[in-house]
Amino acid sequence: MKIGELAKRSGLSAHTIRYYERIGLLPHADRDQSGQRDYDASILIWIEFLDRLKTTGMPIREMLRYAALRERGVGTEAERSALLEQHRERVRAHVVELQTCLLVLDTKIAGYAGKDQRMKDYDAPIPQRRKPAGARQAGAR
Amino acid sequence: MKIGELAKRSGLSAHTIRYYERIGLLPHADRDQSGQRDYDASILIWIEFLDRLKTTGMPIREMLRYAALRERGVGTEAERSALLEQHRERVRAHVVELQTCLLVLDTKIAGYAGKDQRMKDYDAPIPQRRKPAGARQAGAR
DNA sequence: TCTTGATTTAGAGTGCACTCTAAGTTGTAG
DNA sequence: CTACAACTTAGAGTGCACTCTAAATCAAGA
Repeated sequence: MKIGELAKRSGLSAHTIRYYERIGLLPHADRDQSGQRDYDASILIWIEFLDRLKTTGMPIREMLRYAALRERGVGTEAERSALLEQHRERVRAHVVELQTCLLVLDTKIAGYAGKDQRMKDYDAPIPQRRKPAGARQAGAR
Repeated sequence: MKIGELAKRSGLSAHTIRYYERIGLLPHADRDQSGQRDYDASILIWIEFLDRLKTTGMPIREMLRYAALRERGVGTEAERSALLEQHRERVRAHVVELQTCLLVLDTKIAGYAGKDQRMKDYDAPIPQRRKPAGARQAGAR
């Protein structure tokens, strides 16, 4: 498989694939007689895993740590496992945080939904300066 | 409250607060006689909300859209609500994605845990080329 | 009053993760 | 054989969200 094909299949751009190889996230690809990269389909599994790490917010330098351990192979399992476990905890914590934020969003949106004219500006309810009816300029600030 | 105090209370740096004001995420702060920013505690609520948006991955340009609607005040509720609802869906989808990734991580970590010497390199199990016992170089690739 | 720390501005610099460009080589359909 | 698309490299450029610098002014305690 050449780089264009791998790009299509992996969802990464060819540029990004070369970049990942350059920095060490992807192993140096074998080249054919003319110097073009020739990939084995098995690389897709690794790319997919990298994608999971990326999706969950792992910075590239940490993926590099993992990738380096993986390249070293046998004897690095404990360290790789520890790295993933640490990451898992961070992701779990982040999910919890997101769920809290979702509740806040729900509340906020519900506030807008209860808008049968009762509320003017839910974000910044101004201290009602008692004045007849000509309340223009809700003074959001 | 001066900017340093607000920085402490909000968790943003004074630099960031000024930056947010410059780009319009925070309203132009009132100044005291000597030109220094003087904040009302109510700004903390807005900053906290911005923080939620940031945590949930909203890009600044979209926060700016929301902030601008908020400044316009009355009459922009529907648009603000729509914006938040759209964002909420994205966040929900992202949480689902993260949970899928967590399952993958769990599996991966479980693989490392079942390491009573049975497995050498779980990442890249090499096609076992039958050879007596001297299996060095797990050839992760 | 002196000094130290906080604040002001405009604008430059940083780190991350790509993303693209240029100039050249290779592969393939017509 | 001729196009033309896909590939190669080194290196420059981009977008985002800050983060810091310089030089000046301001505030508050010894």
